[in-house]
Amino acid sequence: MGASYGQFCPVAKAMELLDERWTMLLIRELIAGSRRFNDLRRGLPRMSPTLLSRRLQQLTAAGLIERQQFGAEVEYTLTPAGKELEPIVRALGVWGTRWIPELGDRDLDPKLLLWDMHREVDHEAVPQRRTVLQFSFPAAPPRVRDWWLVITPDDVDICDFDPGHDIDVQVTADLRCLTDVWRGERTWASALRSGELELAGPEPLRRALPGWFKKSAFAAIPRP
Amino acid sequence: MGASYGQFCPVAKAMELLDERWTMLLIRELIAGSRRFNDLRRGLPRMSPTLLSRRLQQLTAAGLIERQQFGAEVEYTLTPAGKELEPIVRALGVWGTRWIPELGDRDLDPKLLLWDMHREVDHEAVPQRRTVLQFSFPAAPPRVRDWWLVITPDDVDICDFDPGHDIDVQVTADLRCLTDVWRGERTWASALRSGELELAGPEPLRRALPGWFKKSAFAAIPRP
DNA sequence: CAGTATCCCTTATGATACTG
DNA sequence: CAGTATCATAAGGGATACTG
Repeated sequence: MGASYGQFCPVAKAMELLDERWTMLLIRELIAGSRRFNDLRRGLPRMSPTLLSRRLQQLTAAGLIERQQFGAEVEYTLTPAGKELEPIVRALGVWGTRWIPELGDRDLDPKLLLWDMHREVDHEAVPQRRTVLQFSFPAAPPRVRDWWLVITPDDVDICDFDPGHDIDVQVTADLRCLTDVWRGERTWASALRSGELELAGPEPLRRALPGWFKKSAFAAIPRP
Repeated sequence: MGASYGQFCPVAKAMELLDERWTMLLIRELIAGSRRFNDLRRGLPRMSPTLLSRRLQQLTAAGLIERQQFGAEVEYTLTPAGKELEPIVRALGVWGTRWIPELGDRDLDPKLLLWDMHREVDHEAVPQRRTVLQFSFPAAPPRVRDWWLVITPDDVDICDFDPGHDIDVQVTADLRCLTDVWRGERTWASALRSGELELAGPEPLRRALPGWFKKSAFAAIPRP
């Protein structure tokens, strides 16, 4: 828990709990559906495990998070109090989309982008078999240049190594461009037209690919 | 501006700006209508002037606040971007009211309570002449024990010294009790019944006094 | 009134390595 | 997988005094 403000105002009492670094993003991850320690880490890659652990304990003590242990497995979920933060986190996302559209180079992260995208695969839209996508960011450092999504009817795996399957569509993109598409700042179509994003593979699959991901909720937000 | 999260997520971008200590409370004060440096200080008494100054500069640079100078007077107001935080601050207040109802002794502050109350005087309801209220918190330290509100048809002054006028109603209260009434945790009636709050003065004025303040928006919030 | 200038200092955080 | 342990650093913030 952060330092007290010494105020009876409910906004102050709320912020004592919520305005510490990483806290809202941790709640965002739980809202997005991550429940396991290491999944949370994947969504918060720059947060140290020590700090993640501490935040989880703080928020558990504060009654926003519940920790459940099933044998060796541990799951964190939001309590009713925590769930009531969802509209606030969403509103913060809308506000950020509207008023902080510019991203610095440091904000771009292939690992995080793929992690985000893999959560939003639309299993209704994807072919009812194994589909393998390769993503390449030619300008990125070698370590994070190539990624694979292996989509099966009820799962999605991310790999940073070639899983060895045949590739259905290869996506070659500028990282900023694909991130902007993902955030709804621009469309797949405009990215393709500009040449900053290229798809390789059978034409029907190339056409279908943008539909394999659920529409980002942020795409529909009117910009000021 | 706080440290970067290195994430393209709009929630992260928003929180880089908003999750620093005091920032949301400063925005709350601006929403509440304070525009002058020293008025902001009154609403944020534990914030050092240096830090307040820095936050104002940060938020001005970020485009949430506009600074206007009129001769020697300086006014801070919210820009459209800042105003769009109002529903979020409000939602945080609702959330805090619902899930963090308990106040520590450190959260109670007569100065802040009076400052808050003076902003919510309902000039429609108050007698159309000068009305003087005295507030006494017998258990409080001498320095903050006695307060006066001097209400005129279009102004309210707070004094921590006897302004010398005749007193219309004297309010003697336990600080926590009056704070709870103010936050909507309990009613004036129950506070009076319990004896933790007493009114002295002509009966019609004593009956009318609770109506002289606008209903706290938090009173209507359903508790979980 | 509307801020600056200092100075101290703790403590929050980052980085890394390690464990059951 | 789910965390702890350790350490060093930066810097964010508190307190107080002062200024145009």
